[in-house]
Amino acid sequence: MEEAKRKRLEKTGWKVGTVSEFLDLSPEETAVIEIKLALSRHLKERRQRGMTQTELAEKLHSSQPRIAKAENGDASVSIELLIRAILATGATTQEIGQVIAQIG
Amino acid sequence: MEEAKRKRLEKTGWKVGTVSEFLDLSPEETAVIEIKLALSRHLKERRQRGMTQTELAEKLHSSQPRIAKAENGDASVSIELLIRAILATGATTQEIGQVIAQIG
DNA sequence: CACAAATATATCAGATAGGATATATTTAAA
DNA sequence: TTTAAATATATCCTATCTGATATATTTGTG
Repeated sequence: MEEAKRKRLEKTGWKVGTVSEFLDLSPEETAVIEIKLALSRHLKERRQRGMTQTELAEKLHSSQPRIAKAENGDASVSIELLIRAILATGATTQEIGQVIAQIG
Repeated sequence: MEEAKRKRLEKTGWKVGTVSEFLDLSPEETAVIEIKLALSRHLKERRQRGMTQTELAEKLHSSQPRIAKAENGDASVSIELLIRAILATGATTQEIGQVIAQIG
């Protein structure tokens, strides 16, 4: 794993610690992180095409800081919030499924 | 919506109340519920082919009652736990994406 | 540069999801 | 039908996720 990727994960709160600790993550744990990051990226892409973080937050009855965290792959954001946010940008369930299916 | 489906949702803790209240759910809220139920069904199918709820709970470092709730679409179970459980049965990320993409 | 809009970071209290445990119910096999 | 295994339900207490708020930083435009 590249140093840059590790730093990115650490910064967003993922408990990866060192590279060797990271390698100890089970495939399942890794997959969950990958799903979150893929949804996070997709959210940012979609949202940027049509609205500000504040506007999306209002649609979602959430807050701008939480959208920022969602888009930056912060570990405190649940998969459910990511999905609700993506849906609020107008995406379909099918599209979300594809985002997850295309990982790896 | 069929009566049977509403009763099923109510029993599992979804705040659907009456049919008209249910119809007030936004498409996004409905989509999230559909995703959870689809994952829930998929988990049960996969798990039943290879292990008991107790065995899966141990793999996941969870508990048998929580697996039961996950398989029965209980509202207290997060999408993340459903996904971790499905992965623990040996499913791939691709398969999970397909389950979601095939909804509706 | 200056200013405004957008985004990011920090903190917090309340809400929700978590595992653990005890126990009830269902299922299946003898 | 008896018995054991599997699954479901109920409670409890803790950990995690949440929106809200305040504020810092970045981005873009004049």
